[in-house]
Amino acid sequence: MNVTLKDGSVKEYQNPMSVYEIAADISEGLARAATAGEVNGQVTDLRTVVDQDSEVNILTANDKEGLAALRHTTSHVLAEAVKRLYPEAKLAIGPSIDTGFYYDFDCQSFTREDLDEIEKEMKKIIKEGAKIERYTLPREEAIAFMKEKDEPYKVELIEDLPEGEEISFYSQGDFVDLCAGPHLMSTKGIKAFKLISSSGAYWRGSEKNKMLTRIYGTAYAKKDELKAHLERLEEAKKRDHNKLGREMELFTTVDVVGQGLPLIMPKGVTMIQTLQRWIEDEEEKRGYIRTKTPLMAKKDLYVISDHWNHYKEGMFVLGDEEKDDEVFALRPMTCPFQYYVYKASQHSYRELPLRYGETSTLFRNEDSGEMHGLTRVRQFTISEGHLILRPDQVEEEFKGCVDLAKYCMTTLGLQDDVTYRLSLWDPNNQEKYLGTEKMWNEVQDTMRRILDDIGLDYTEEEGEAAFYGPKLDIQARNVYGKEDTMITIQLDMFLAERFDMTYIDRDGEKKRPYIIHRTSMGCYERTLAWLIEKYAGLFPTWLCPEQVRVLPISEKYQDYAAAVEAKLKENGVRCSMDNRSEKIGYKIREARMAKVPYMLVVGAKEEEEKKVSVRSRYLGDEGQKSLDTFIDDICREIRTKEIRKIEVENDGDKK
RNA sequence: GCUGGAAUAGCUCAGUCGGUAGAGCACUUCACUCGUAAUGAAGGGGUCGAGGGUUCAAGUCCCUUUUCCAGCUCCA
Repeated sequence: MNVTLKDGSVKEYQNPMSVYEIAADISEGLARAATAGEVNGQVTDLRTVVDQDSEVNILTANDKEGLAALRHTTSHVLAEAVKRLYPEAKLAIGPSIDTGFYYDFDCQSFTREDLDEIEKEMKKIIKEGAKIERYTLPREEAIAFMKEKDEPYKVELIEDLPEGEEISFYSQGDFVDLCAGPHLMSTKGIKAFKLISSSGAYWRGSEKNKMLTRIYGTAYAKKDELKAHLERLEEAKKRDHNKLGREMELFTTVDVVGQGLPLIMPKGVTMIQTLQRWIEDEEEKRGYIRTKTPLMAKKDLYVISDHWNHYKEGMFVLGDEEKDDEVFALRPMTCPFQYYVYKASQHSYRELPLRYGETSTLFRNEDSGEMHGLTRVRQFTISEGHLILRPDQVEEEFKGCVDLAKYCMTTLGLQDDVTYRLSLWDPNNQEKYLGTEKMWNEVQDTMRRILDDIGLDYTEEEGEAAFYGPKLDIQARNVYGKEDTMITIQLDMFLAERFDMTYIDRDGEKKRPYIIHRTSMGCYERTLAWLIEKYAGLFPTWLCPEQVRVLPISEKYQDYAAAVEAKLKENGVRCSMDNRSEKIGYKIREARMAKVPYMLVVGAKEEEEKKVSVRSRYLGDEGQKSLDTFIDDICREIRTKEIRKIEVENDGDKK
């Protein structure tokens, strides 16, 4: 048989060969590094036997799937170590994930010290270097085997596999685990791993099931790769908006105010207000008109919108349905309010599209434990809007919404950090949604067509739609890799009917409009969090709460410094003056730690020549400039929302 | 909501066996009037998250609770 390798070369073998044997035939080094194989495009185990003409690729930890195999094997070593130290622990599942691997156990919880002990045991197992062997059992024997080993979770897993399937197992020494593979040839192949943390996780991801103990870890081919990964984690923590945002006095929380209710502090407000003014102006340019509607309404409104049925748990309800005549709820969305603005007058087809915008504060009663910094809160303010359309306008207006969202992200420098997700309904769970299967298929196809037409690169996900329609979600990841929706654009085909919204068409008949729910930039809290992490607090100048700090060399030059400050403020620049009787080095240090982009040092020379010495976080010392030139430059930078490249080291903690 | 961890000065943290609370930074005052990342000195600041309990005595031990953190689940 002929084996075609990845580089195109062809090897001829007389007898069937395992992937590992082929690797060994190519070179001893490759066999040592091999973690998995790829036969005719399928990822396989190293033990998989090739017995006919095939394309074979040997995977190592440098390949995504190869690294996954290495990590998966590490998770088995973890399981063996836990079984050795805690024989009563029951095994659940232990896959590899993007950042490493985990394994779930039914047992006590672990402290960091326990993890360190487990790590030691794992090192012992790796040193023992047991050969990993694969074998299969028929389903019934597999179940009997796991019952005998008293592993109820494994039994459940096998019982869920289809009848008649061969069940594969991997053993290393005395340890055996149910597993589809692939795995390394020996535990010796694990060179660099670390247990990261331990936490709870529900069996099979359902809160109805028992909570198990999960251990997270990671593994790499080389020690320095592991080290680099751990350092990246540390670096990411420094950018964490929940830490940095508090340090920078952008927001805070107070226990007596409550969970998910951050207090935005003056610097944070400056940033949010800057964003808000920009967005509102931009929307106006794009033909939006603005509403301002109540933050709460009677229950009756939510009954019409069907939120009372579908979303009551997520709302703050004021009053008791049993006792009170009137029950109110804080609004979790703006839709019905803007619909009634529309309904307040009769509309001709000529008026459409109508684009309603509102800077809207919403309240959502998230479960305790869900709240996180500024990204998951119970009250937030969103650049909300609804477009009321004739059917023939849907496509163009939807594209307009995508264009606005893209413009917002590009201006903020975030356009390359997002992914697009088409969120579809779950056809197996239809009672969660309004409308019929036919309607859903229709509107989902419309969205697909529009997205394909724009040439947007997107993924599809079932079960992520709103109850009233599919969504285009623009997703971003935080510093820990966790994904959140930043922007959403939704096509709604049901609520217009529920609210009996109409327009008078050309033929004089009342017609049903289409509605797009959308946000241009998402909610301000989440965007602020995203900006903090993206820029590690070093925001583009136009967004900085403090854009310039004037630093007089000594109190003698206070008057000139004050004049400089006043002139900057006159020109709309956010600035302050540090006139404390401290050395210039001290003031510079503080200004840099406060992440102020421009420092203007003024002393005798500057006062005499009406100049300023510019020190920026972009270039460091930029030399002397006339005050007018500096003002021209910075005003241009602010006006154009320039994202200036930082070319000097900016380490706020430099000792 | 679930599992686990944490909470001490504005911030970062120390506080041993249960014996009446400590540092650095920050803040205030004074001196210095300074040229690009920390001048010196003095001072003020704490119901040890909250509530209960054990004890002669609780920051420390126990219970309840709130908030924060990690993860799970959820996210219209």
